[in-house]
Amino acid sequence: MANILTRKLELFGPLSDDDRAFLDSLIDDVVSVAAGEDIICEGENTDHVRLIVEGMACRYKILGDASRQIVSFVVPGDLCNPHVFILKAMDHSIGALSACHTVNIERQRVLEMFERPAIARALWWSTLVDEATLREWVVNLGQRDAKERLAHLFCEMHTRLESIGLTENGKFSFPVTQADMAAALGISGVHVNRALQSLRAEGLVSVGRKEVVILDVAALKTMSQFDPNYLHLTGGKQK
Amino acid sequence: MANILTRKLELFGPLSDDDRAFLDSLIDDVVSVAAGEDIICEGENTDHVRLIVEGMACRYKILGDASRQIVSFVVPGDLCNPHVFILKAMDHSIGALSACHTVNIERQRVLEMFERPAIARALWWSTLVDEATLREWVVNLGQRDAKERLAHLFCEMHTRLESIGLTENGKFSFPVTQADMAAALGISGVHVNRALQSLRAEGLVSVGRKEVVILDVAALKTMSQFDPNYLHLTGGKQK
DNA sequence: CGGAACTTTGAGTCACTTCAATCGGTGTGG
DNA sequence: CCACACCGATTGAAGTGACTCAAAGTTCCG
Repeated sequence: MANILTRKLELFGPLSDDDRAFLDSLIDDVVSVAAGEDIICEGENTDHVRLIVEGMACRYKILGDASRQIVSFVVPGDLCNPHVFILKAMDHSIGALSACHTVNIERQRVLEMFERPAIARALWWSTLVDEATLREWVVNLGQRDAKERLAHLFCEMHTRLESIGLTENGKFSFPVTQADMAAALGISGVHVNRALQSLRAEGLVSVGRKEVVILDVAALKTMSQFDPNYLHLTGGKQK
Repeated sequence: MANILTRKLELFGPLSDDDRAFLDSLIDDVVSVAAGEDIICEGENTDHVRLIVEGMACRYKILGDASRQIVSFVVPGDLCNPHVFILKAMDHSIGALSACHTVNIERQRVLEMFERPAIARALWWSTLVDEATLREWVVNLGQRDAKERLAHLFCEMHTRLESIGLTENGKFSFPVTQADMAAALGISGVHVNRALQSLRAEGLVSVGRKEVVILDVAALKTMSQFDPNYLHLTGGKQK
């Protein structure tokens, strides 16, 4: 099986053996990050790009006082800061939700990635999908109530993880506390708890400590008006 | 004065005279769009990139029933669909809020843009700023109350428009109805009205039919915790 | 001048919030 | 191996920001 970065980039389109070998060569020294640690902090400016190989992280911003908004979840195959050579500083932080394995890709190697047209296009695609996902999050926060937001989030995570082979019969790892979900969905922790109970009572999901099982995918998609188009997965190699 | 596209791209970094002349050459046949018309529809797949030269538009998504979420505002100098050669179809629509002047840039010319390193980098920057702006919108919808959301939106629009020379003493054109603001901020139209009155009563803004005047920039930024870092404007030529 | 679109106002309701306490699981040190 | 400590999940109750419905007032435009 190809490495996780290759798997992700091939969602956009097939890569040559040479490109695949090149991507394999990028993943050599793995750095572990403990759950709860920050992988990159707002304001930071590093000289390398960080790839998540295993585990889950989140991008978040802290407001003056204490409130925190998670703006996206980062899963294996995602680059934390592909823009590092364009922008001067991170405008948000990235924190590990579970123990994560990461890889640092040095500046020179990143430039080599962009010199390979198929890889460069896949990276463009990846950035555009991230942007489209943020648009969908704005819709989620702006138009849906608490239960629908949760349902939509579960649908999104399931679809994303499924595309890279990290689900099994509707089940996927989701090491996210209710407080984290609250920070992602813009609602209070207490309310997340109640919305979750309601989804469980309807037999739609089973949410355990660090994993989620979607019991009725179709119903969950319907109730949250989930339309996977924004993930733009149809262009490349599908499962 | 340079054309609007050049002015925007030079926010990232200076361009050569040759690049500037090239960008000038792109703006030849202007297409007008009336207020209320769609410039691009969800699902569409065009063969050219559309640039806004004058007027204001918005990106939005419609949910099943009738609810609508505006996910960003498009101002002069912005490209509607820079990703047209990567993604198969638009995942959102773009509607004109006022009468707009637009320019179509043919596929070949777009490819030429990307062959010019300084322009290509500026386009990359522009995409990344759009993404960062979406993150900030998620924060806005997730963490701030109605009044703060409005204040933050005004600060953002002022800063963006100021960077391309479209403000004057805190005043800028904003042809957006209260119903539109509601669709952008995820609150009801009635509530926008009341929040607006509150901001006016505090002497922070003066909101007219099609324009906004910020009376106390500092106070508005403070109350909405507006931090312009996410717009990444400090890298290039500032006013 | 008339109508359409937008803004403003009032009143009643509800989704979600905050505060606060309890329960449960998990890891750690004695 | 047990007991404590901690973190996260759950529950209850009271408060409120924002919603809906509905009507009236205003501005714009043909």
